[in-house]
Amino acid sequence: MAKDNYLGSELWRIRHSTAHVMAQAVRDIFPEGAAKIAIGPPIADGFYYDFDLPRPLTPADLEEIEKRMRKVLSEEHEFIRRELSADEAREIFKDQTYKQDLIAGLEAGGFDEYGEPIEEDTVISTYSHDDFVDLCRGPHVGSTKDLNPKAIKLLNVAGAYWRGDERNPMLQRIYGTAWRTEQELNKYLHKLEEAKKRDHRRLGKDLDLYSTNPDIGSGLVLWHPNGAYVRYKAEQYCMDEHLKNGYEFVYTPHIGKAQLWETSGHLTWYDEYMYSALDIDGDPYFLKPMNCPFHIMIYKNSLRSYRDLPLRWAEWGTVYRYERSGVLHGMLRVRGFTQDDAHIFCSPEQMPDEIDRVLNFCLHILRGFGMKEFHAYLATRDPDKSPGDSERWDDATEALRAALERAQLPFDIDEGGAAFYGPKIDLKMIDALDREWQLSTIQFDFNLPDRFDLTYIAEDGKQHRPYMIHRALLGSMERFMGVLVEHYGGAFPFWLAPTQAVLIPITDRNLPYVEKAAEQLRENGIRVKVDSRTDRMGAKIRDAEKLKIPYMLVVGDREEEAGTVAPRLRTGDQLDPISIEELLVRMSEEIKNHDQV
RNA sequence: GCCGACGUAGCUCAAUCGGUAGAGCAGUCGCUUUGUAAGCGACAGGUCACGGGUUCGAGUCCCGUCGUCGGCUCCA
Repeated sequence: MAKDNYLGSELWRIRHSTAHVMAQAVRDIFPEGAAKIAIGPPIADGFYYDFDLPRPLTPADLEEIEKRMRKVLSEEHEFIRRELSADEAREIFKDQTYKQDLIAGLEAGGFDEYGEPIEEDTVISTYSHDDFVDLCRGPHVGSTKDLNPKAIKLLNVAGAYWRGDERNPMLQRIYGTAWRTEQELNKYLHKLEEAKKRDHRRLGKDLDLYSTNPDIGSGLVLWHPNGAYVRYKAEQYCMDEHLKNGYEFVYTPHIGKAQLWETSGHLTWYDEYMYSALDIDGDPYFLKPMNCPFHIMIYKNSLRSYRDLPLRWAEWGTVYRYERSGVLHGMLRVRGFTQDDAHIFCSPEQMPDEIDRVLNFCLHILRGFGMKEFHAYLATRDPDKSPGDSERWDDATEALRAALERAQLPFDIDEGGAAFYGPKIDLKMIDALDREWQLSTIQFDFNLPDRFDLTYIAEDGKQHRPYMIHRALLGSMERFMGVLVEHYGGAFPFWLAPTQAVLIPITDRNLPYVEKAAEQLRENGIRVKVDSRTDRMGAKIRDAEKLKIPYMLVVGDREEEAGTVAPRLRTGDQLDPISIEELLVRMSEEIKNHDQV
């Protein structure tokens, strides 16, 4: 559902009202005044409400809360709106410290009843039902009769800081969902179950793609042969495309002296993500959190002419960043990862063309993986976290905006989300649970060329300052792999599949023929396995289906006599028996076209 | 990092009140020679995450560490 249509819609109001009923129930299971209520908005697919409570909530509490909610919903209570003065509101919520805070924001203006900044004028209002009153702008359903007791469910309890700020108290947040009908609720719960099956952490185990190990450390990924194969094919494709697109490759070390990171500004602006120094002969060295300073040093290695520009240097560069333990997530957020990084050095005049070129190249690469749906952001400056004069920031931001518009790519503004050295365009993909993960990034940089005093000799024979673009298209191989697994639900297209075909002999006497067929496929570059176990064919098919292998090639006496194999696709479709030669033609077409099935 | 939950065989899970750690799948071996999603049987597989404590006795209770999960930013 489009966001604009959701706000204030029937489902939105159902969830908003259900949140109020939940807050009422939570209040009632604690002694008078012990439960402090904070905020409880509707969200996509449900709602939450934050509470400050004298003790942690248990699963039994959730059941009790749900029970009390159903009781309220079995009665009829109107939702009644009332507008009131700040003083009246303060009196009604006199024991509710968080509401007092919100009332102050409403009274001063510029904040809504959730403490979020808004532009429109605020009117202080409450909604009440039964004996429960909440500071609220609405809208709500008419009465509790409009809420279906069979279509609500509380999902989980989580911690959340008051106003999202970690300096504030930690509240307890209850997430719930609410729908019109029991069927809708069940459909949604079923969708959550299905999403779990697509989770890359689940599939990473099932398909033996990767693991992590506590003895190695959190957020450090071990790529198993299957995962490594997919990565290899993905990298091979991307690298070839890079060469075609005018890039050159470089390789650089994993560590560099402190002075380098001082010059680059990383130790000033990025140190919270950097690991502590290594001591080498008394000099401090740091693991690289980014590749840029190294590429810059290659640039500085010679005198550069305008005739050399643009220089497009790419490196599959492995970086290490300290991420807080609680944010690590499978392959999607890790501490060591390999970016498909590149830096483009160009003249100011070349900049707009280069941005266009990168953006188009990026879309081309992503399409090669069947990715067409993503969310584009233009990330702007956070003045507290970035040096440089604001005029150049504005110019650079406008240059990126113009490129997005030329590419006719819809985008949102990510206010203050820029890198410390310049604004950027980010493309984010959606995971199995509808969470967004940033893959591609195209970053404008006028900062590092200054810091490192980069120059080129222009036509006028004088030294000029080049511009720099940082960009990663897949983002990192780790995160890309995670998103890719979820994108395909583990069923990689033929060109990427770690095992492309499994040969299934029906009886042992078919084994020599099968081995020969396998050899022929292998010689033609197909990744094939032979299932020579003494199990029945049905069992072998079942196992191959679980591994999502694109082709199962069944061989019995009939095929052997005819000199064919009987292909079964993982979709369950069976093809007519076909010779290896014909099969190879079909397969090479699929590889060439990156067929997505 | 913070709040909460969790950690038992390669995987998915069980073990009542604190009383000898169990199953299915996977694996190995044997039998079966099989026609499109699980043949039959046997065997093997464990420092109950790790460290400490309480107890006659700890997978179970307590403390710490490590790790994982949900959330904390987005999800309007």
